[in-house]
Amino acid sequence: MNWIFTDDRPIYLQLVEQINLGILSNEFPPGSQVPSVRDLAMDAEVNPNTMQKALVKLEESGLIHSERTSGRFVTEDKVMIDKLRNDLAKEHTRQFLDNIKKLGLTKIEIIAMIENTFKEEK
Amino acid sequence: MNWIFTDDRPIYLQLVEQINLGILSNEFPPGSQVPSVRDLAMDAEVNPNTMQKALVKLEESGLIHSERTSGRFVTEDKVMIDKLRNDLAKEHTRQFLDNIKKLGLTKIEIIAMIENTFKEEK
DNA sequence: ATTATTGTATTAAGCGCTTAGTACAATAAT
DNA sequence: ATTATTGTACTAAGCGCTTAATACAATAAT
Repeated sequence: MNWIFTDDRPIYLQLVEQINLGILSNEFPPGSQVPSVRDLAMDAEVNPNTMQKALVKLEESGLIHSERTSGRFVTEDKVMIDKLRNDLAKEHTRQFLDNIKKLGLTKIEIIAMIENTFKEEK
Repeated sequence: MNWIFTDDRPIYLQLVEQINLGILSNEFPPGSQVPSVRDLAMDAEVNPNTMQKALVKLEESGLIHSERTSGRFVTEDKVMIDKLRNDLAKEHTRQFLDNIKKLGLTKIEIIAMIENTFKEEK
């Protein structure tokens, strides 16, 4: 996994987001076992306590669950995963439009800017 | 000004962003005087020290400057403001596309989602 | 001249996040 | 049976953010 952190927000929240994204993008497939707290912590170069906190937090969503001593697993409920993926996409879209409309851009300008950005990133 | 804060990031950084946005959206017009540190702090319901920290930070961009005892003022350089507005719009667009592409959405799906969100927000 | 207002600086306390270190219980692996 | 691995729990220290409470210097307003 490609961990990226900024220092303006708690690490554990960024961990939650990135693992969440990892599941929704099928990097952690439905039903698969997630690496152990210690392994994930090593991989992310983060204290095990911080990773533990993130994983517990992530369980609130129901995307993962822990089996007391055999490990942690991604849910097999693909419908749920699809729903959460769609929810997140909508949320990002809403946020984006809110932000950019405050800058005074019109719908046409927004679409144009997206087209341009697509070209640049190719 | 309509201040909104979340508790997952330093207040002073959120202040910087929102005042920055206030200038780029002409809520604080070029050349105009910004309210005093104390008034802004009261308005935002924040400690004066926190607001002071945000304003000093914001001066790095050159959008505002302080006149030792008469107050703080927005730059009159409209070209600069336009440039920063465009930069910010681009940055938001890039971030948005990065995030949403990780969820596996295609360009067509992204455009469709934007169209839908536009409809919903009307 | 006096007063009010401006930006600025300083110190102290409280709190949450992060890391470090250690420990325990339950199960899997041997 | 023994060992390794799993999630979990706890305490302590360091650090940054926030608030509180003052204080000072320079200028505007009176």
